Amino acid sequence: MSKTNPAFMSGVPELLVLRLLTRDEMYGYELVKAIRNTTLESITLAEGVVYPVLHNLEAKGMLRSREVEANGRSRVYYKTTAKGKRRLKELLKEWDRVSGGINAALGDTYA
Amino acid sequence: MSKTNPAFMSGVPELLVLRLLTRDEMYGYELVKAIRNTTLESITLAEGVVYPVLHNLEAKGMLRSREVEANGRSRVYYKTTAKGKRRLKELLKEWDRVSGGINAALGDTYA
DNA sequence: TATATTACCTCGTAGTTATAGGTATAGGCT
DNA sequence: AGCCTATACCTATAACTACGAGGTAATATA
Repeated sequence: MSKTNPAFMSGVPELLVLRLLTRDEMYGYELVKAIRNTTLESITLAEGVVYPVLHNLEAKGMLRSREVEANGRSRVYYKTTAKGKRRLKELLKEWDRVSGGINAALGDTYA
Repeated sequence: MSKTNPAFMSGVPELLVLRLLTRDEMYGYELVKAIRNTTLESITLAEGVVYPVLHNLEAKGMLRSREVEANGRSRVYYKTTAKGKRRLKELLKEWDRVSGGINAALGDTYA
């Protein structure tokens, strides 16, 4: 119902950003589209969500950035650091635990 | 990291409560244990989480309650209403969409 | 000339989960 | 009697964070 606190989205931006930036170095605008693509259009994170996450993760040492000039525009490329990869591993474990638990509860028709 | 807003938990209390109370009528204390059990100990929601959700959902007409005396203690049994079932259906759809999207993004190793 | 796309960004809000606390009865153990 | 555990209900506060709306500026397209 609410737009600001949608169901099942907590932790998702952080997870997806870390995951995709572990695979490839990308800049924010590119990342926004990559999220839409890799989630098969199921999840769209607007720029207003992605950029703050990028800044926050970089501040925490999870991401490293470098500026690159392209077409007269400047792009900021990000990549996951070793620390970020550890955090990703942690989040993946959490995701398995929570989604596993939910699916178990949804699955058993008998109590 | 954070204790108050842990990853992947948004919407989960509401989903599990509606799901379990659609299956069986239950009282709060019982529900807390049922959540732990049906999620295979993967998810534990404390009473401080469950009771407010029950009150909130009842206020919204998603649950109906009745008080029952048992062993000198009073129990408040809850059950999902028709409106609650519609909300549950909605949440299940959301869960499929979001978890499907995440798993797709995690799954493909190549972009 | 106007619009769409690329590319970056910030601010404010909303809403909900979690923790920590609180009350009270019943039953078991020493 | 005294203590602890389990049962059973409850509230208030804080912290977090995803979202929407907005803003800048360059390039490409119509």
